[in-house]
Amino acid sequence: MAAVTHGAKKATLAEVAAQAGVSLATASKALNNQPHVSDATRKRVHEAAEQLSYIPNAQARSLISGHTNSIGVITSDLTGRFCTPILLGAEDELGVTSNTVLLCNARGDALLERNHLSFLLSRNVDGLLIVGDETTPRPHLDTPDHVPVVYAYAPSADPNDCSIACDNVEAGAMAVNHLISCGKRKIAIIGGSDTTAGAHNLRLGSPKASQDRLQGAMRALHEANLEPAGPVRFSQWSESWGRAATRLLLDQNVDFDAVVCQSDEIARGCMSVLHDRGIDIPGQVAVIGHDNRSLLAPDADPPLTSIDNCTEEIGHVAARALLDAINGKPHHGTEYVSCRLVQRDSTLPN
Amino acid sequence: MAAVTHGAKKATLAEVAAQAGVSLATASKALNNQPHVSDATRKRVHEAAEQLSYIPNAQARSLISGHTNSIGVITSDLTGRFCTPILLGAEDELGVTSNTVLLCNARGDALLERNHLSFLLSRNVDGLLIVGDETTPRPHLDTPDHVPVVYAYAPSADPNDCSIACDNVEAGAMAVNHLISCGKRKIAIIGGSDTTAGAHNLRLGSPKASQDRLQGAMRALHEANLEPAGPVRFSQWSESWGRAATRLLLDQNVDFDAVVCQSDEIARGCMSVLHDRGIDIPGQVAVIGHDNRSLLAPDADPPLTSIDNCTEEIGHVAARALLDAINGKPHHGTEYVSCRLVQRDSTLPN
DNA sequence: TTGAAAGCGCTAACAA
DNA sequence: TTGTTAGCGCTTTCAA
Repeated sequence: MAAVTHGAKKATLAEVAAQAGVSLATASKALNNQPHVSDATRKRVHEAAEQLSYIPNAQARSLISGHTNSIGVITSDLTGRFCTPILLGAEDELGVTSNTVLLCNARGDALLERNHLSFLLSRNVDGLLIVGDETTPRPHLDTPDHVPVVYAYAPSADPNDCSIACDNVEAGAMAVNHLISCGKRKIAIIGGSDTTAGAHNLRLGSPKASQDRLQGAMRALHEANLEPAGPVRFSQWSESWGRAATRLLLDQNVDFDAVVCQSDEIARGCMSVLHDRGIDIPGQVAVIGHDNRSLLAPDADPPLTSIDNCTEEIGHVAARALLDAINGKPHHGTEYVSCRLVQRDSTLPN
Repeated sequence: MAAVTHGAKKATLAEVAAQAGVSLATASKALNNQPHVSDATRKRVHEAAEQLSYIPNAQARSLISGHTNSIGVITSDLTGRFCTPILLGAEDELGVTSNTVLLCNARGDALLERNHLSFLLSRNVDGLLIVGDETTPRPHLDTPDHVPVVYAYAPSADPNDCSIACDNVEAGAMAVNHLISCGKRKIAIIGGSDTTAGAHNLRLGSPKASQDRLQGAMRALHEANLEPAGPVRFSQWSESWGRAATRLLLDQNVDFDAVVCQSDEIARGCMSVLHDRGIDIPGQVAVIGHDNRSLLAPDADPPLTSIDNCTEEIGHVAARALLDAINGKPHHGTEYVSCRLVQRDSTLPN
């Protein structure tokens, strides 16, 4: 509250004690609001601390307590696309218990990852959050038993680990069900990446996500006794693929009144081609995307309905799971966080 | 290298020393590769450490050394748009000296910012990186003299502080000069936000950026004895504003053969309207954007030329400046990092 | 209610 | 070359 003028160097507890005319032990108790200190003394110590802009030394404290009130985050997400919201959610959750976050970027390099790990362990983090950038399970990370680990977004391949992931199968089903509820029956699907090799880079994204979303979409279609309109094609997550795939549908005279695009990029490409051909959205063809990317969906023309994977919520849940584990109640297995439909004008009911 | 099986709990140096049959001091020297230790002993100690999966305790070390090899980052960037690349660049730079990054999100709240500050100070960070989310100068942060601070992206209002920012004036000039070099002479400008009140939120962005980019653009135009085609209007950084502004230009019969859009969002909106009206890009009208956002520029139709503000480079430079300050060579004042033209098909020369 | 002393894990003088 | 000792800043018995 008070406008603290920061002095030249840090004051120690010993200096505060001296200034207040008490012993080290008493000063410690007074500042930590422990009992068995007279009100007068407590007041004097607090004043002395204020005067000297005393800041307790966290290193010394955790040397004694054995914990650091901090967690380590290792991410392989260069773009920050998943990492940022997850971190935001995690910080939200951890903030309550005064936790800090130590960030390390492994850039997808396993060796670098191990280096970062040692680094964080030497700093005695109370827990570890491993944030991946795709939904394909990643290898288990070998860590000491006494530090809990939670995997976020990219789950661990080891079912005994605790992982928090998004539910792309549900997302796929949700997209289709929404279109059906809008009165559409002839639903085309434009897939994302389908590279089965490991050669998927950032722009291509994860084939697992496209398969999961497809699976959910097919399930929902079948439950409604429907089949997708036209063939489902995969290539990339990009706008240009969205344009190309839409042209294919149109030029091959596929009869469709809605399109599920497996990403917002694809959806934008799709919309621009429909626009070119004078097809009304959503009247003639409704379009729905995935990921609800703020740069692409809300301000499209018309605004694009999209399925939000709730990455921030993943951060919340993961942080809560980590806190639980730190407090002796570890979770096991993969927990899926539900996605959310964000309806906009590209899928208005007929 | 070796496949370490992490044991139940952490081994201490004392245990390593015992296992190797040497004293604490010798074990310390051996592991820290200090001289005055026989090769045989050194070997034995290293083996013992390996066996026990010994991980040195950073707290204990920094209690002695006085520094932590870690820097604190306070950001107000919720989206991670600037924060992520800056962090990436900074980590690149710091990695060499084995630095960690402690991340705190202040969400633009001054009180929260002070809390985070105390937190980081109690952790004895060696330096502080303050990452803002707009180019408008931010208030100086009152910190102890002994911990160096560098402001990134949003510079400090105090000229004595060290700030690393992007050069939006240069960016504006660069856009115009590029269009001129493409043979365009009738250049329209669509501005971003111009809210003079403090009411600019995330989507609106900073009016300072739009003014700076305008200033640079006007300078470049004047140097070529040109005036902007039509009026320069400001409203938002959004696609819909790009569409609206372009329609205005067209409907008011402004004669233009190029458009500088102060953001890629605006540029995309502009392009879609030009497209609708059957105007060829770049043949009839060239379009250039700002920010080079990977989601918007490279895969547009045609791919959008844009000015990249090089945020990752800002992170590099900021980290270097911080390292310098930590090593006793503080920088002062605001250093501007140059932006970069990324040419794509939306501005091919005639 | 207060204070003296031990010790968290480690490094760095200094002594042997 | 090796070991002993003091102490980094703090908390925590335990005794006064």
